[in-house]
Amino acid sequence: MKIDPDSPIDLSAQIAKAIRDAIIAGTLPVDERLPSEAELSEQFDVSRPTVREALKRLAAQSLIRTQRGATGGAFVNRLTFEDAYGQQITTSTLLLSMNAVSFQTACEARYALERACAPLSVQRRSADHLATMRAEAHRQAQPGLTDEAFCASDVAFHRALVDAAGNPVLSYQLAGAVEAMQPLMNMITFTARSREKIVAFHNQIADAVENGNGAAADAVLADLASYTMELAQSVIAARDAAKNEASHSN
Amino acid sequence: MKIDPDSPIDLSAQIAKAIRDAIIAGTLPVDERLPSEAELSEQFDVSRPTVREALKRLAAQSLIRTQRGATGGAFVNRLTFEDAYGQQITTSTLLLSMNAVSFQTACEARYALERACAPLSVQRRSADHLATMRAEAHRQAQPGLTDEAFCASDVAFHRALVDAAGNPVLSYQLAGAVEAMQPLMNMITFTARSREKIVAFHNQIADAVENGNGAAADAVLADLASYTMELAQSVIAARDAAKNEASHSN
DNA sequence: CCAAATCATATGTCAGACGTTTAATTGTCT
DNA sequence: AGACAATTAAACGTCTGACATATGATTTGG
Repeated sequence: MKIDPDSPIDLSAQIAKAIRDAIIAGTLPVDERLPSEAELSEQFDVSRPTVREALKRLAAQSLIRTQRGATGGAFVNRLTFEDAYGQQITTSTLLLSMNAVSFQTACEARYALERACAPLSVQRRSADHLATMRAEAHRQAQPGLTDEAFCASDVAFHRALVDAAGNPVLSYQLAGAVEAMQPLMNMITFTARSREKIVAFHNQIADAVENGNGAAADAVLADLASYTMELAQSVIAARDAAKNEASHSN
Repeated sequence: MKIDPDSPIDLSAQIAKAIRDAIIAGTLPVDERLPSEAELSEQFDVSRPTVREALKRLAAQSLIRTQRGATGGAFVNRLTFEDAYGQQITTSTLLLSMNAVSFQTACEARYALERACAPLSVQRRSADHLATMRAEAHRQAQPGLTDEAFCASDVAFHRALVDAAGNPVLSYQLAGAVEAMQPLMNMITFTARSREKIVAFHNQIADAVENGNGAAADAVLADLASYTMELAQSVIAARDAAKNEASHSN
């Protein structure tokens, strides 16, 4: 692709796009070394700092990695599922926090996706996945657990359920949805009673997974979804009431 | 966050992380203007090019936007669903192409997710969404359509189905899964007969959506998933056979 | 009072330089 | 000859300083 110095778009953005397109098209295979910064600056007829800005853009997307030293340079990076998880979580988190996405909408999406892979999880789960789910459910029943630890364990439980489906693409997709919800979930202060109920749901899910009962797993997830949304609604209502109280007393 | 000049990590990466964390934590609200590059370079005690590399990293993730001129600068960007779509599609596409994800795995994930939002789509679809689905199905029945146009229309059809659920978070999640499949789908050369069958499936889906029959929609999607995977398997088998033929004649 | 010219500010780009990391080469000693 | 040490070269990481350009604000002229 050609670079247009008169374009209103930054040169570094144009160069980044050109290289990115080459990577996506497969012209630049994984682990291929790009020309050195000096060579790139000559090829694109721009200065080295401009080339560097372009490379940093690509590095931010995990499309390339750089190595220093004699045989160093920029290499096309094999995008791992882990890299993709991280980006997805960052993006999803910001998307939810910046766009006033209601708890209801996010929650609905999350449980819809989770229910989508539950049948597969029930069918394919390994002993390891089941053990993780049991362990997290057990941890959640401990009395001394902080809210943060409870939420983290909650994420781990659902993560195990999703991973049990044995489909990395599904795991990747779900990671964002589940993890991005955590800040919103943390807003809900879990009382002892609601924890108890959630743990009961988790145990029921683990039972269904253990017994290979896909329909039961789906039903429990549906119940858990409803319960979570009700819980959120009551918390929100209580908060609004408190706010009204405060504004009245002013 | 403090910047460590002796860290093995690039200064620009450290600075980008510091700013990114501030954005995620909400310390820097949407549309807030960051200090100018000169000011940042003073605050972090680095040179302006280093600051610029950090800002380009953030710009690549759509976390900030920059404006030139007197009142210009870098502003915290409101991450739109559209921005997020784009990133998701790029990431998903690369993930599939770089990690030898089997067609089967990708396909399974895609249809599992799509079936997750079908019940909601059936329940909430607007006349507009249904009309789009009908129009695309009709277009797909045209005889002169190229393979590329057919695939694009296929994506548009399923996109409409997903959007009909009226949940932007779901749409965002699904966009990656559906669009990233297109290059893989294009590998399958659709014969006239398989097109006919796919169009029939699409019409059945549209019927189910129109009639508010969630179970039927789910069943048709399951059938479509099976059919697509069978189709792919036969294409792959044929290709392998041709390859063996070629290697025998060598 | 409005319009045009000017100014100030901030980003975009460039040129050149130096430091640091790293691997390959060279050289020397045993 | 072989092994270890010193040198070299390539490449990225960073800095300084400068100029170009865009754009809102200010001033000036009619």
